Amino acid sequence: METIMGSVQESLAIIRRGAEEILVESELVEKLETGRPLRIKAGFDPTAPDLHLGHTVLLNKLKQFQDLGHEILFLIGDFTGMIGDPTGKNVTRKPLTPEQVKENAKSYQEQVFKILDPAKTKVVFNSHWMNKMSSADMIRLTSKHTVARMLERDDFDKRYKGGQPIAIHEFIYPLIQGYDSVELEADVELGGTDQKFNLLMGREMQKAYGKAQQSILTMPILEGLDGVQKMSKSLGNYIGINDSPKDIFGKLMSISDVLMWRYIELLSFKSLEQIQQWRDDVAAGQNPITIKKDFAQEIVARFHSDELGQQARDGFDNQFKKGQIPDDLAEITLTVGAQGLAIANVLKEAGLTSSTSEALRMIKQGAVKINSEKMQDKTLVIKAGEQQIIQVGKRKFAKVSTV
RNA sequence: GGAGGGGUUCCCGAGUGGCCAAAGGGAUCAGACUGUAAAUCUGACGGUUCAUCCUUCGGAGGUUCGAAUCCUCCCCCCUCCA
Repeated sequence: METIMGSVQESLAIIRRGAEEILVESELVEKLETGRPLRIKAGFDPTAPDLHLGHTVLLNKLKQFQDLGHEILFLIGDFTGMIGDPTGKNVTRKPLTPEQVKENAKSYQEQVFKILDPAKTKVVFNSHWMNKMSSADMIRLTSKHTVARMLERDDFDKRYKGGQPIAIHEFIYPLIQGYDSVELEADVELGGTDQKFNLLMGREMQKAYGKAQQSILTMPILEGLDGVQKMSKSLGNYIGINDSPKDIFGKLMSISDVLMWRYIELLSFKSLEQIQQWRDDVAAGQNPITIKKDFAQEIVARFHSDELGQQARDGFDNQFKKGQIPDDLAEITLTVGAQGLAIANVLKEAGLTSSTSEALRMIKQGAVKINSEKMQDKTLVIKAGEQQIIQVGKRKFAKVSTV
């Protein structure tokens, strides 16, 4: 059994960093003071197989609890995943098939141990107890809560008032999530701020079932690359922890200066003093891009290696500062036959544009370069036996050989 | 069950028989400017054999020389009443 490190106050300082809210903090202190390893629950809806930086905000907090000697209960909501939680959405989410859930859950496990220590993490599935629950027990569960209270939840409230549909089964989701805490006898549950209602449900359910109530800790929701909506795979505004070093670095460089501070606040492991120093530097007139690069390098290094972090940074400078062609470009061979192939079709076949229409637009707009030379002749035909580097826009490159 | 409103291109949203691949806004993409930032300006924004032809306005039929627009049936959503 791991021993609890440091004093309660030291623990609390670590726990508080970046946290949005702790309910009820005095209760958490009492639990910490017992000196026993606490049971820390965090639930994951297995909808997206790729973990992204948004998930890591919470995972990092779990890791901190873990390092403090507590036990992590990594709950994969495989049962609830088939129901579909509407949190944060204004429409009903489609239920996943059992196959999808299984596949996604497996992927979660593979990736989550990039951050968490597998030896100190207990992975649990709520289907274990939910599949055994009888219909009568389920109805008993639903009796613990009222429709009026359920409609207090922000997104239900909005949808109800906004005339949008709420399926009845959506009410079941928070109930089950709350019941999971009963089964797990969780001391603390972590979640995003958008989960607050569901987290509180855990407290209520534990009380209703005569168990000790969990404390809850909410972490802010990380905005996606657009800086507006939450980071999610389905919105395509995410940075995956399995993304290539180049992608992670590039995506982080493309975020706005305002968003950069948000990312640093929630993702950087740098000391609070260091982060304040950065803020002071920018206030004093320093170009934020330097800090952005430092930060991007830190993140790449975290999910790949220090070396790859440095490489990503150098590659970025070469490509965008010095205007060089990146050295890792895709090599594509196209069969064009004796007739050759019109440039628009070449661009499409090489995957540089999604259609020939788009290719023609890009050519017209001067976005296409062949061997670094701007090319605006849409009638150009690429013949067999040629090899050239074709570029569309600033970021898409391919070395295309024709046969 | 009854009454009413509604389903349009990624999103919002105009469009009530031809001038509609369909206004406007957002998002997005590209060009200029820059720091792959923001702001701004310009342009593009269904597919294609690209001055052509094809497919699209919840679905299926029908009327018409011609339909997103009219008719019939069906599906879905919302509101109010019960």
